[in-house]
Amino acid sequence: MARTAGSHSDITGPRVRKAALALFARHGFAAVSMRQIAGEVGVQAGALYNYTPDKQTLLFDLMRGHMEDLRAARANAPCNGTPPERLEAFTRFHIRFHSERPEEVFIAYMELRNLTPENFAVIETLRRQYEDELETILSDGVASGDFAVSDTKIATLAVIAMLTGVNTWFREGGRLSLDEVERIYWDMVRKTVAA
Amino acid sequence: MARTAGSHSDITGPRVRKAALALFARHGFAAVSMRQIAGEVGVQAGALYNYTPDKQTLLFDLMRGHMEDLRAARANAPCNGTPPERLEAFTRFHIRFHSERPEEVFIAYMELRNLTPENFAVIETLRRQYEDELETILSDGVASGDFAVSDTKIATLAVIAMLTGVNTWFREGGRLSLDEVERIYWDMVRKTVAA
DNA sequence: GTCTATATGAAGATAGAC
DNA sequence: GTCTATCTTCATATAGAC
Repeated sequence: MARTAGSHSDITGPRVRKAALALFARHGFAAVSMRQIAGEVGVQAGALYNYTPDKQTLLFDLMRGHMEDLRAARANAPCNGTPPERLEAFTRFHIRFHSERPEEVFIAYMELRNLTPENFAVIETLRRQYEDELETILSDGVASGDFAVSDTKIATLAVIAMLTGVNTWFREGGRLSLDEVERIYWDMVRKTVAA
Repeated sequence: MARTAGSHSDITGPRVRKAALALFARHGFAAVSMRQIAGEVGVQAGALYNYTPDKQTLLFDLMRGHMEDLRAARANAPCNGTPPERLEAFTRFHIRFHSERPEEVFIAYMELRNLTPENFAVIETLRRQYEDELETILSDGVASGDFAVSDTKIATLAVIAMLTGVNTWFREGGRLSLDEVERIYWDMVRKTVAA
């Protein structure tokens, strides 16, 4: 049955964020209007401002939430094995986490330039922290003699670029299962940094 | 000395495209107005329509020009050696060509969703043709026993993602020269597909 | 919390003078 | 070819009624 006015705040907020996520991912932040988001949610544009102070904050909250989810997920899956074991865990984690959130990942990469400088700095710090986790693995592996890379920073960026590229083509229910994709990429990553 | 009205069509056209290229790369197609482009060129907004029928065509022409430059450059640098030789040539070509055109590359990746469906289809075809060149090299190398990859299509996308990632950090005059970058990436690509 | 209505500004594109 | 001026539409954001 219909609810009275004033009783929807707990569900409208998440719906606003979900609609914004989908629309930003499909059309781009700058190309999406608050009216479009409102239309998707089923309210008038003015009502959105009960849930976000402005459009910029809506974008920033989506991106920050994604980056914090990433860090939280990594923290919940620690791996203390050898460098090759840690690299395999990182590779599989990256592919799985990112393939499960294509819209968030797309926005996190494409909309950086639409953040204010202050908001950009926050996201950039979180992104850098994640990269540093991989670079540490590679450095440790070079020190232990398991890996051979001429430049750990570049190898870090190269591996992340390769892995994130999965999102440009992977679709659930397609030719390959996620398990197969993980195995194929782990095979390539392993060889890329092999001693 | 000042030229009379009517004598600038040969230089204003390229300047419009150059200004649009820089602004689209920096702020994104949807976030840039025709007035901004006109301001950069030093004319009024209405004058732009002597050089493009509309904003969409301006974007499309920039992207198509870039993709056709890519194909032309590849056609001018044929390599008929062994698969490893051809892969090294492709790797070095890709890094060099893309690093020389950071704005065009950025737009070609970021603004695909702002193309009309018809224009998108044209760009996508050109992009696919370039990818197919790499896939052919990898397939030939697998057939000859030089390479070992479990899936040539995925290996193609993985290598291109890795190589295009160079543009996210490489800056001329930085820590590494382009020659060093080419060498480091060729080393990683070589190992990625090694038998 | 959501609505209608609106303030204020800027967008893409065109018309006609020069 | 470029200008000024404008048409028409749409944008973000706010105010106040319910």
